[in-house]
Amino acid sequence: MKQTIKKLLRDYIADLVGDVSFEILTPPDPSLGDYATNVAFVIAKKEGKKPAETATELKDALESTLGEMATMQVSSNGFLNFFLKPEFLQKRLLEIKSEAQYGRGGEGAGKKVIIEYPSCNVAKPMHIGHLRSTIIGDALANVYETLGYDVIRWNYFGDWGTQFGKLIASYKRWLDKEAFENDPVGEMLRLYVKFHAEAASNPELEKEGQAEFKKLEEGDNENRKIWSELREESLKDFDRIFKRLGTRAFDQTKGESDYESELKPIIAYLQEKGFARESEGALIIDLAAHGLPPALLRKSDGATLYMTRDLASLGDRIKTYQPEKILYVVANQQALHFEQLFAAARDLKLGDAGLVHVKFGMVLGEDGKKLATREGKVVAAEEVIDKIVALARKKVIQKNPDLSSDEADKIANSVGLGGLKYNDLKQHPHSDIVFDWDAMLDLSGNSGPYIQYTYARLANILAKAGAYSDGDVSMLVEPSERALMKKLLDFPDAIGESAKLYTLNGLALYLYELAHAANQFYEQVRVLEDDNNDRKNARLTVIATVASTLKQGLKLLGIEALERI
RNA sequence: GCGCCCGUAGCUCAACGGAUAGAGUAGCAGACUUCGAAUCUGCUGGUGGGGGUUCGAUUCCCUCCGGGCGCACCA
Repeated sequence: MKQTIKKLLRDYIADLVGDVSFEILTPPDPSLGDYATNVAFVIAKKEGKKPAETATELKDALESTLGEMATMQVSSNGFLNFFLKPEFLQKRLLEIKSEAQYGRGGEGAGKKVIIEYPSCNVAKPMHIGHLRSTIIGDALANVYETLGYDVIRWNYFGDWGTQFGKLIASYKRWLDKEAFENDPVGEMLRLYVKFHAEAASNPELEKEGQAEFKKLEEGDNENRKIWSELREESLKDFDRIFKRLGTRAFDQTKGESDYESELKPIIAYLQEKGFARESEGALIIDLAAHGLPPALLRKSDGATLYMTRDLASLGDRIKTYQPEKILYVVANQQALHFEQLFAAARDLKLGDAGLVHVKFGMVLGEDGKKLATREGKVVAAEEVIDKIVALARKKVIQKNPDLSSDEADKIANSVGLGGLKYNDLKQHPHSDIVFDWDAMLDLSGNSGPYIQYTYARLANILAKAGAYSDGDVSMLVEPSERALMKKLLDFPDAIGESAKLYTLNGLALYLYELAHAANQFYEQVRVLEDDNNDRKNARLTVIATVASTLKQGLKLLGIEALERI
């Protein structure tokens, strides 16, 4: 809604005064129950007039374009307020209702977006950082999809590099077969930790690891077999966790090793074309022109690196899909790597896909320090899921003692994951977050379960109401219902902003505010026992619209909306 | 030393350069014989310091202070 008015204003003003820089403001009017938009502009300054004066001129000029949509008023400090007309409100509300139910589309039609997340590493458990990446990536993919983009959810995992030599070395030395069969991922972690503990006092181990990786690269049968066994077990485990999280399936799954065979030709090509050169025994792409340190393609011992494989993968993605954008949902920590990758891609003219590092802050321990794998301090993704679902189950049973065990499980899962995902998505991703069980497990207030609960309440009214026909919402005059309708109109904007900024916190906040407005309405207005049938139908229409908007919005965040929680 | 991210209420976080800086939580005080109290209502409380640009700065620029991350053979 805001966007519609903004666009009309932009076009109109550009037409009126030419290409002038101006600002349009859009906070809602707090004092009135109708939708309002405010305008202030540089025109006033440019022409040496007072804002109130130019705002009045603008108001008169806009009458013919916007008059049927809204009435306008100029406030004393020069802000132009729009009050939607009831007929327009009715029309727009029904549009939102159908959009919420059937999804949107259009702006992304025919465009492809590749979204990479969560970049797990084989042989290491999925940790809380991967959880953030998965939750953000999945939601972002949903948002782009709803805007009509052809989204490719890309699972790209680390399954190559020296660390696999180290792992193979410890596998050969210390593997506990029985433990591996029972809990392969746990045993891999034990081997990983043990290797680093032992290597601290025994430098020979490092060399052994490097040698084992070299054998792996050269195709040694035994190492190849161990490697693929570890890889397979890890991938199975990742899939199991993705299923538990209820995120959508990936469209493409590739490991770094998939690009191994392409690396030599690529390196040869880059050297031949003069993009890469030798330096201190290593092969680099010089990025000094971009003000960046060089990107390393090959170590002095001949082994390739993360950068080499990412470059190969990027080439593959662009060649295969010709995407409009490629989003990498990866932690802040790797900002420099992506700056280098993107700079190199520009130099190599790999294509004009918009490359975006969708970065998010680290998850810090309660001491404010990084959670590090080597010290075993990492919080496993699954531990978080277990804990929050268990907590949700306690709460569910407490609220609904008559539920069957299966129903309680189902609801606990939905509410627990809802709490977990929402808690992450409601925050602006850039800042580091301190890992805090209490905050993560809080299921009331501005939380996922709050919105789920609101949905269930509204669904309950609709179920009790039975069949009804869409009413005329322009007859509704209670402040709480006006506010609720006004809020509904912002749903498309919230989705659009989310895609534009690559953040979900605006959408999450919007849903909370919509749910809050719905709860206020719920507490103040009785719907079902109304003698006035027209009014009852109108209210049911609003409720149905809010319910489907909440459901659709939660779905975008990867959260399930149940009729009963 | 250089680069990136961050600093807002006791705590966790919001605010395309806009109106009186908003929420949650914690604390206090209220509302269930009525569509689900996982709810609603009220009170208390804030932009790290200093400059600059602007009609207007939490937002942009400079500087200082504080925290995190990264900076050539890890990913």
